Amino acid sequence: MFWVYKISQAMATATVEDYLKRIYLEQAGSAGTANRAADGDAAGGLVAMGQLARVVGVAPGTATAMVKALADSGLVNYEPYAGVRLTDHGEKLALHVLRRHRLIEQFLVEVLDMDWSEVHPEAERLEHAISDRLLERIDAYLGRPRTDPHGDPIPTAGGRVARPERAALIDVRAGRRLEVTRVLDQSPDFLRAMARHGLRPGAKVTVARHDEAAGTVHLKLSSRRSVTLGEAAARKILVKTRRRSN
Amino acid sequence: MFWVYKISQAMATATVEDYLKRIYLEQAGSAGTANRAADGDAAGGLVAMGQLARVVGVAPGTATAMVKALADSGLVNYEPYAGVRLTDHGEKLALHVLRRHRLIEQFLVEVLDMDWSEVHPEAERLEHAISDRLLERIDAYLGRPRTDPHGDPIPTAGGRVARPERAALIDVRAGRRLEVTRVLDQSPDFLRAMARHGLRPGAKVTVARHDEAAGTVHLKLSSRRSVTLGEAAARKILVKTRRRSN
DNA sequence: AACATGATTTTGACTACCCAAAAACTCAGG
DNA sequence: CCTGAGTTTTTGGGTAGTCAAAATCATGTT
Ligand SMILES: [Mn+2]
Ligand SMILES: [Mn+2]
Ligand SMILES: [Mn+2]
Ligand SMILES: [Mn+2]
Repeated sequence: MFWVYKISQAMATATVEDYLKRIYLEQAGSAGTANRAADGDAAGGLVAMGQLARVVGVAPGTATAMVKALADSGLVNYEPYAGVRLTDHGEKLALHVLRRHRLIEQFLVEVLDMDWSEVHPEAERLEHAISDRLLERIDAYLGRPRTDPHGDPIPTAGGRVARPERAALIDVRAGRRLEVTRVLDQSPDFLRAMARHGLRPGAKVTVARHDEAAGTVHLKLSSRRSVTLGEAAARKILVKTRRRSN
Repeated sequence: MFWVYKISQAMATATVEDYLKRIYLEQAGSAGTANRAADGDAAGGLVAMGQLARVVGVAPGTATAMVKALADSGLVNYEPYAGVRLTDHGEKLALHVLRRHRLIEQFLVEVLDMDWSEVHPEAERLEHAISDRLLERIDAYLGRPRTDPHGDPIPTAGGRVARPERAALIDVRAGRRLEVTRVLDQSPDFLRAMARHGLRPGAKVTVARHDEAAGTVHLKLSSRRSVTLGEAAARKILVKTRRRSN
């Protein structure tokens, strides 16, 4: 006989919750950017094992074993040599973890005055330790916020997520009046750098020029400040166009 | 060769933290009540393995294995067939866990409006997930409180604990003007019952009569309410005598 | 001194992860 | 159709806990 990893009933462990959340984010992430139709194979939303192992931070074989166990408990569909996809049940659980993560981040920034660059690792642990009752108290205290400090949408208790599907700063024509809605990179250095330039959700900004030769995007902030971003950074700042007048 | 459970370097796991905290509480608890000198043997502060297994909630053999590992890492002194005692290093760690536990409880009650009967299990998980930075923010937000919702003293960041050493309600002479300082039973039912009677830390109370034949203690609250407690309950409510005047 | 009782320790086995490296598979190019 | 590079899976082994039950130990009687 060979070894079979088994997930017992009821309560998911922190590890299982993290795997599900990661699968969800990779699934959603690949749908968000410009592939999906551009993808060669028929792998609609399938997350490759190598990719999953990388984002979870484990060796490939570890991810394979875990995904088999998740499949046995009906949380994912697993196609060997192809990838994983969440089942409805798995997605529901993933969204619940994501809700906890983002509400915690928002609470830490809004109430406890922590910096948006440092709350992610904290929430990564707290999301597994907090009860539904406490989560509800936090949600109520914050007044049912829709987004976290990075502009990421907070799933509802019922498991719905707003899909803002905004444009990235790099895709926007010059001159448009914009508002930053979301920042896609959680790394502390990047977040601190953006905050230093005033580029947080809510910031009013206009693309002055996109210099494709130099690979830079020049911005004008509402504070009259000028900021120049590289294309990689400009791809990580999502914006919406602002209504004229107000 | 036989199996040796090993605690690796640096960060203690949640399990290790709970064992240390439990050993500390059993050690301190037995010193607090009326034994110590009344104890037959020379086991000054030694916690028996059976007792430890019971309070941690594991089988006796499990506790033995863990305690050996704790001893190997210098967190406890272990005398086979006699018991365990924390080393200075182990006590420091235990007090840090206890500090996290109690600050979290206080925060949940004061800020998030949870009931004092439900915060204990929540803190039992959160105490292992929270960073020192976040703990400091919580402490600051609360204004450096000295006690948690149950009146238990919060150890300082430096590892000092106030040892109030108050009298229990059952030991107090009738007529004295008293203030409830601490409630020693964390069970939700007990806490809810006491709260219903108005018996929380800060409550002003007087012993009207201690009926030893009936095994009851009759109280008068400052709200003029009369409450009758059994001796077991009266042993769990700690009080201090109030200064005359104010 | 010999027992009986209860507490403690040992043994053997299990769950839930994890990694390194070998084996197997896929797929694009030739 | 074959090959080789890159992925993925399998295999073998390790850590951190845990339990049930057998073996051992300490102690207070007779
Ligand atoms: Mn996590
Ligand atoms: Mn976030
Ligand atoms: Mn705990
Ligand atoms: Mn408490």
